[in-house]
Parts: sequence; structure tokens; C-alpha cells
Amino acid sequence: MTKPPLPTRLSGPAESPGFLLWKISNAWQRRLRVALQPYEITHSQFVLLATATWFGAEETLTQARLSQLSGIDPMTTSQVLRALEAAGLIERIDHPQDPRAKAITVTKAGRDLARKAVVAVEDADAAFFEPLASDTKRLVAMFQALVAGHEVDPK
Amino acid sequence: MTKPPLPTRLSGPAESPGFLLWKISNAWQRRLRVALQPYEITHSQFVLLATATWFGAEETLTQARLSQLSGIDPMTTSQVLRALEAAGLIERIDHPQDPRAKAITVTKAGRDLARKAVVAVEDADAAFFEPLASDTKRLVAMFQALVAGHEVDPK
DNA sequence: ACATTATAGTATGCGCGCTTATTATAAGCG
DNA sequence: CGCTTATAATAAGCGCGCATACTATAATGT
Repeated sequence: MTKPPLPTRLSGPAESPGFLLWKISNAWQRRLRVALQPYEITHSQFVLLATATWFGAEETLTQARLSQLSGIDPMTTSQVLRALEAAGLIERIDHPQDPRAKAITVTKAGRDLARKAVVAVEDADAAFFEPLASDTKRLVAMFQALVAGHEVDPK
Repeated sequence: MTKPPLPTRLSGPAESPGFLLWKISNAWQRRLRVALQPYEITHSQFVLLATATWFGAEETLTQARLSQLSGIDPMTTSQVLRALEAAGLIERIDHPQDPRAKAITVTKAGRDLARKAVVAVEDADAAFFEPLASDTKRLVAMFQALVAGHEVDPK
């Protein structure tokens, strides 16, 4: 009966879902960094580029709108979009209706790169979750429940 | 039959396990930041402090050892441990056997803080995964499978 | 003993995710 | 119309999670 050094309910970090989540997320980020390396973009850049490509066909996108669509905070969105602009993948022009805003459009180079990168990302994703095999569906359902449970109300 | 802007297999990001993992991990980080705010330490600082407290009772810890135990890379471990030292929570003395290494010990203040913070972290963790209720066990099992599948061999 | 290889720790630098604060302008309201 | 409130974008700054490269020393093999 030795006195434990910490009053934890767990016998170690390996059982903590949060600790595991953190480790897995880091591993996934590493995997994606490698997968996107040939395209010379980062994960966040990919997310915004893909989001802009996807939704840009339907509406005039502002940075604020892209921020909500992607889940990337407005500050990071601003910074990443400027990087994408510097790389010639998007354009940020003054919004015709609202001078505070920027209208974001994807260039041809951006669309082409998005089309290639999305395949690489989905392949990397599939490879990463492959150990779960068909249970991946269940994982996605759990993830969706968690996301729903932690929605950041935009109010 | 409109031509989709991207050749994705998914109808949107909401079904991608990787995208969901990323969002959830960010949400969890936010939650932990808030939970640890009263203690004025970050998540990484907590992980290293708790790890050092836990294992420091059994062995002489070096930064390299703490790095493997915590899963935090050596560079970040170095930086975070210096922050913990500056806060008076640990001490970094020259290792008695190996002059390259530092021997890490937790101060009384560090142990006291770890004891309190670990409760806050576990509460935050429980609250975060509460939407899954008893399915959390299953999630942990899946997480462990993923971790096992992406082990970074220390070879 | 010596040469090779491995290891402990750190400097530097990058991008993300965030907080706080600021500027400019839109939108709502009496 | 004028006032208040909300919103779009950004500056500055912090800590993490890396990658790369370096110094110093241990460990190993012959």
C-alpha cells in the first residue's frame, strides 16, 4: 500500500481519452504534413483552399464566412489566406458591397492544386484510420456526437 | 447533374474522420486551457509536471526520459521544462552521472499544484466526453488501437 | 587507446490556434 | 438623421509542435 504521487482516478495516462486524443491528433497532423509536403501547403491552408473551392461556386465568400465554414478562427483565417494569396492560389479583392470585407476567389492554380491535394488528404486519412477498419464509421458517429456537444454558438 | 468543384469521395468535411479529429482536438484544447487557467499552467506544462511527479518517485528523470514518457518531443520538452523551472515548480540540476543531462525534480510547490490540477483536468476530461456516456470506453479502445497503429518506434 | 556512433540538450525559425486590442464600416433604432 | 451596437479584418504577442542544425559527451567496437 504505497501512497500514490497523484490523486488520479486512472492508473496512467494511457486510459485518459483526452490524453489519447491529444496524441492521436498530433500523429495525424504529422501524417498530414507529410502527405501535403509535395504540394507545399499546410493542413490549414488546404482546409481553407478546399473550403473556398467548394463553396466559392455557390456564394461570394468573405474571410469571416470562410472562418465559420472551416472552423478556423478569424485571426488564423486572415493569416493563412494571405499565405494562400502570396502563393497565387487565391485572390483577396475588396468586397463590392462591403468595404470592410475581402471577397475571396480561388485562382485556376488554386483549383488545380485543391483537386490534387484533396486526393492526397483523403488517402492519408484512410491510411491513418485503417487500423479501425469498419469501426471507423462508429468513430465518425462518436466524433459527430462530440462536435455537436461542443458547438461554439456563434452568438 | 452539376459538376462538383472537387473530386472528393465525401459530401462534405463533416464525414471526414480526420477533419472531425482536428476540430475535436481543438475544442478539447480550448476546454483544457480554461480548466487550467486558475493554476496558470498550460496543458503541456501540466502533462510534464504530472509525468515528472508520477515517475519521479521511481527513477531519476532526465529530459529525454520525460520526453518519451509524455510523448512530447525533446525540443518542446526542453522549452516547457524551462518554463516550469521559472515558475518554481521543478528543478533542473546537472545529472550526477551524465554531464550532458539534466536531472529533473519536482518541487513541493510543483507537487501541490499537480495534485490540484490533475483533478481539474480529469473533471474537464469527463465533462468533455460526457456526450458519449458509456460509449467512452469504446472510444478509448479505438484510440488505443490508433495509437498502437501509429507508434513512433524509438529505434 | 582510439575512432566511430549514439545520445542529451539547446539555438533558431516556421505555422498554427488563440487572446486582446484597434480601426473602419455596416446595421439597427429612436 | 444621429446614436448605439455589431461586424470585418488586422496588429501584436504567446506557447506548442515541430524541423534543422549544432555542441558536448557517453557508449561501443576494435
